[in-house]
Amino acid sequence: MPTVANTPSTRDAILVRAVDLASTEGLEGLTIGRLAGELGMSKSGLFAHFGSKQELQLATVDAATRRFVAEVIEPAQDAPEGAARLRRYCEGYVAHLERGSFPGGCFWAAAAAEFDDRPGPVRDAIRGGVEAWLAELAQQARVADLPDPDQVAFELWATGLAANAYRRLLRDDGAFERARRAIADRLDG
Amino acid sequence: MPTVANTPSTRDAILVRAVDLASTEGLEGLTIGRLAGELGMSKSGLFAHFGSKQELQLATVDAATRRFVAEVIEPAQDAPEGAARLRRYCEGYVAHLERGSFPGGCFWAAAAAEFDDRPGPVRDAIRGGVEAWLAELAQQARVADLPDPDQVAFELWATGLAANAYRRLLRDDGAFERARRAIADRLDG
DNA sequence: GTATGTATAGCACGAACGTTCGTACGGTAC
DNA sequence: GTACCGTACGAACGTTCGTGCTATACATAC
Repeated sequence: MPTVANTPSTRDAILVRAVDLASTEGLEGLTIGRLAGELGMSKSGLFAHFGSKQELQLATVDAATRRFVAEVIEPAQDAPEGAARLRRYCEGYVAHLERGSFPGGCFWAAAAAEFDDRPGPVRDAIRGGVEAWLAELAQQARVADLPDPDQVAFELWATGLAANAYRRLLRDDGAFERARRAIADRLDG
Repeated sequence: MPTVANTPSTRDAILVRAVDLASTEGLEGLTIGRLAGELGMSKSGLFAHFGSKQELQLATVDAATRRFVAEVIEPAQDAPEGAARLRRYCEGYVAHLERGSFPGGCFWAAAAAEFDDRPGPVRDAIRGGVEAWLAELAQQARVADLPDPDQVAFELWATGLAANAYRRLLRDDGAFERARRAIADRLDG
């Protein structure tokens, strides 16, 4: 066996659909039967790829992480560390909301609200992803010599949560402009 | 018929428990069987009070509104309109998170994330509650002569969402102090 | 050509879901 | 006294859930 690459095909296709579904319906509303139906396969066939619902949820969180990294984190890596990269992170985050990279808006906001009171591996995975994002924001704020980098990360994430909520619940597209202004005020003012 | 008061008893007791449950498990995770079990009554007996799950959810949102008004809105009414009342709203909101008025944290943050992509009367009710809160924040900002009152409301709500998420998902009690600082920066700075 | 292994499907299960039904008790109206 | 209404119960409905077990299709290896 070459062992070079992992399975290229079905499992990845399942996870693409699973992330989309979970971002709108939630990780619990993501049911195996529905996922299988939308992909034109049987429940048991899909189930065999993961072995349990929890494993499917964990794989979905993992796939969402990879998508978020590809859409928000990586494009900012060519900016120099510090203020410039922090700005790129913020703009990349708002832009990924605006273009609908996840059909249900911010995957992390939805997953966090759903699992914040349900202890277990899924919650731990979500928490890990959010903490990594916050740590990265704080790290760039630190390099940029901003006072209290953790407070900066808190307020930037707050802005993201509100932008997502305005867009999803209130259907207010002005949310993105409001978010950009709040970010600019925080980083420039 | 006296028509003075409405039913005093069972229905209200159901809704107290329903709001608590929904704030942790979500409005969908709030199941009739579980609610009945926790209250020591039968599913059908409880069901008869509402007629459908959706009516139970709507009544729960309504009860949560009343609790929020009693815990956050009303205590601020003796402050003069404008900057003073706005500050009281913010402090009241953070304090109600801190003291755990809803066992699952901010009811609206949880409900908004859960229903923001599910059209229907429940979503409309949640949206109405959030919009009323935002409108009240903006109104006090307007009386206080703050520039762009809607932007102020956006940023204050953002702070509340982040405080709730830090506390619930990250289990970080420092969230409240961070929120107070963000609010002070926004209203004083 | 046969064996092995992986991916998928078929089928059935126990549990939980929202909902409906028939019934029974306690008041209030007439 | 009799009819009615609100409230509550237990049982069952059909559906969907996650999860097993077994079988089939189809590669690749020997």
